[in-house]
Amino acid sequence: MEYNFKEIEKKWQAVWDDEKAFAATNDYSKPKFFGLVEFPYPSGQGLHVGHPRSYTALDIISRKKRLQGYNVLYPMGWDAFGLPTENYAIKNHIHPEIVTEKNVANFKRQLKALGFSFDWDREVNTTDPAYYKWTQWIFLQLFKKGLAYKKKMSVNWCTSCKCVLANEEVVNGVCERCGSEVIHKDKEQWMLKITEYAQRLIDDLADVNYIERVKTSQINWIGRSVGAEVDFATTAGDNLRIYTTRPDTLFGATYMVISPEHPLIDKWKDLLSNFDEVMAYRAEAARKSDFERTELVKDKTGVKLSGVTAINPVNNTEIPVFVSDYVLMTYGTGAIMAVPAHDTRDYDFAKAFSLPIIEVVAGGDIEKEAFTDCQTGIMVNSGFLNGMSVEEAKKAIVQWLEKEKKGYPKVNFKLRDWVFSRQRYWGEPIPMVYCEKCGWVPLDDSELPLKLPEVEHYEPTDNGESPLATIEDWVNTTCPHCKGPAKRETDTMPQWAGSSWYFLRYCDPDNVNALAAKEALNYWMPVDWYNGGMEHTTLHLLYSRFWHKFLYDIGVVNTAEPYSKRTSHGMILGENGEKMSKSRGNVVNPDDIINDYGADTMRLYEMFIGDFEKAAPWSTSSIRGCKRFLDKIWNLQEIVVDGDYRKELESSIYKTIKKVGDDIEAMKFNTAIAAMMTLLNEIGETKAITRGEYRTLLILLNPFAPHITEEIWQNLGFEGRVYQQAWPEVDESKCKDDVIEVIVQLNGKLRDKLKIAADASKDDMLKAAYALEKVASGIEGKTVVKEIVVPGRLVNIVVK
RNA sequence: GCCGCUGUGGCGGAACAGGCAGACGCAAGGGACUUAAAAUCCCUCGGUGGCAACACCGUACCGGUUCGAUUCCGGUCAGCGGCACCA
Repeated sequence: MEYNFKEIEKKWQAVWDDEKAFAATNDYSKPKFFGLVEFPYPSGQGLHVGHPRSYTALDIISRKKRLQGYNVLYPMGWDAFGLPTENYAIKNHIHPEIVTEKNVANFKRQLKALGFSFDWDREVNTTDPAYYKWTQWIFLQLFKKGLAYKKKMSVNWCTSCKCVLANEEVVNGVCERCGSEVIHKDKEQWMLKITEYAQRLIDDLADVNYIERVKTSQINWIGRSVGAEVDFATTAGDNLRIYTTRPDTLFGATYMVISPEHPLIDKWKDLLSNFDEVMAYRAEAARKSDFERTELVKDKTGVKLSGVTAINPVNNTEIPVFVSDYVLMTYGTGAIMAVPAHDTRDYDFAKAFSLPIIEVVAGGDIEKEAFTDCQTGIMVNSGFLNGMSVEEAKKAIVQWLEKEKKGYPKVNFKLRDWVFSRQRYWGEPIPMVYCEKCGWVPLDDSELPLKLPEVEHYEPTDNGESPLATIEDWVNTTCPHCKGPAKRETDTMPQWAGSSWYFLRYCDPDNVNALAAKEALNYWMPVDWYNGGMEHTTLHLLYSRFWHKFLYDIGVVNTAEPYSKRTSHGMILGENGEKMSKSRGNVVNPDDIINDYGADTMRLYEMFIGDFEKAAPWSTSSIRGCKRFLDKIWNLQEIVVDGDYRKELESSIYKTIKKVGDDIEAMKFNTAIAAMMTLLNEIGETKAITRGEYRTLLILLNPFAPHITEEIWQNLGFEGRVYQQAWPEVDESKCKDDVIEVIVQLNGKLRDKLKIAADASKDDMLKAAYALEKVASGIEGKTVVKEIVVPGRLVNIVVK
């Protein structure tokens, strides 16, 4: 009998579809398991070998949970709005909807060919109006709660995509997607107040089981800092408010710096004798792209304001005010007090402009460089703070500031509000209408979904308007409020919108009255285990946590966090150890692997390739090892005999059951497979396998290689299907061997081993050790100083 | 600059509440079967020395704790990833 994987895999995929083998049931009395993988963007290139790494891992976990009696929801869908599809549509004059349909069909074919146990009855698609109706609905709720607002602001503008980007989408000053230059542009944009949730997004990480690096990345990204805002009086009469994390160093503030965009500059126009120079500097700063601005980090530039000076509140010293682009308008108050003695940037600036440098924390050498490592130390040159520790000084100065009404404690975040508008066609229309009389008015819920209009051209316009802006009979509408003439919002939502809540839709995908029924959400949420890429840590993962918290606040969902566990897989690299890419020519196509080796081998190899959390290079020759393993499993059919576990194999089998089960939970798939290989080798040595042993082996292997195990199961005439069986129980008492091997050391070095009863006493072990010839010769003529005996493990004799 | 992670055979990788370093697999070499090849099966496979039993060295580098360190601690070097003028 030949292992014909092509035939077998096709056969069982059809059987599973037919039997709806992996459909989650709505029996809410059973224990549930919600396993989730990031739904893919259905690109024209099809599946990448990286996708199945994550999908196989959670498929294994989901299949095991089913065998353990859980009601499992393991769904799949399509995050199908987005630029590549739109660009392809523009280039080839095909409607993006048709492109999407084609790509989805291809992806689905590939996923089915890998035998994943997705519940295809719950498939979702973000571009389906029945789905994006609820994306729009959530937006309207955000608007109604004041968390969506329109604001004219400087935004990141990709010169090639002709589209606004969120801060998160700008990488090293260029567009994350196309690599083109990103410049600043003033535009009216819809914004979402994610900043309102900043503190909770940090705090609630304590309640979820995410891998540590995801937590730290999110915490760093949100960037909480504790300090104070302080008002400096100015000769212009206005207070200049600054933010600092080091109010204790106030006596060391020898000048101030405000951002080029700071509004006080315009207010002070008539007071500034060098206003023109300041404006020229502002224009220069605006012209610079983010890339240039960060490239020029070393050289500090700036202009001193002539005509206005500030007064340091602690000592009434008059200090100059500068404009410099090293101070950002978007953080704090857009103004700082400069303490050059204890800040590298201020130090550089002070040196460049020959400004005084006053040490206020003792310990450094400010002649040479800024002393920044000053969280501890003693205050000097600081009036009433002198002699205090930094910690005491922080408290004392804030108390003083509050008493004098010149400042107060303040917490700041690096996190910015989320720029939510895109000037593109292929996204969810924002369901808002602008009325001259009523302002921005939300559509009524009954008008959802607001569908994308059919258009001839999807090209973005050069003036930065969305393609939708040119469709007059769509744009012109009536105001839902006053029924007067009004215009629709023509921007669409970013790709992150649809993916911010998709897991909720899986709970009840066909609901027309709500994004999902309350009972379904209460039962299935939170997601028990979510696996995905590290690249989504500060984008999708943070955005979806924010939306979920909002939905929690308005009573839609009953958990404050969407995911109780988050893990992450390493990338699969090309055979040469570099990232797979078309330009490097090292891309592996899953279709080829399935064709040459079969889906079971492909799945097994992707799990065996290495530590799941780490990147690993692809190796075509190593796949053969996994294929050989399955061949051997198959060939066991020729030596099968009646019977249950044989005595000599019993403990190995129980140990393997335990190891495979534990390793799956710990995502140590590589060692789980190794354990099964070891057991197979052991069985192989006996030239026979009993039906009882085979049965267990097939169940253990089934989550990894579902097709071949079902086929053998059927061939052997076992009842039902493997997927309907129960995961084998571990009999702990039978995992133990009666006789164990103990290592014997002299001075910590291995000298010999001995076989002894597992429950031998320390004395027995020691006696047995001394009886060894190598021990006897090793201690001859020496004194025994110490004897260390670890029961069940080792004997170590220390001699001098 | 800051934060995080990683350094183990020819390769992917095991092992670490401190206790046999190199499980499992790949590649390589030798042998069996075969007219031959593929497939399969058996053996060898970190280094040095030795005919051998065996000995010594070996988990990036230097040091420490310990009877014993790949594992813990301190320092150095290298690589990867993220953030980056955030006051």
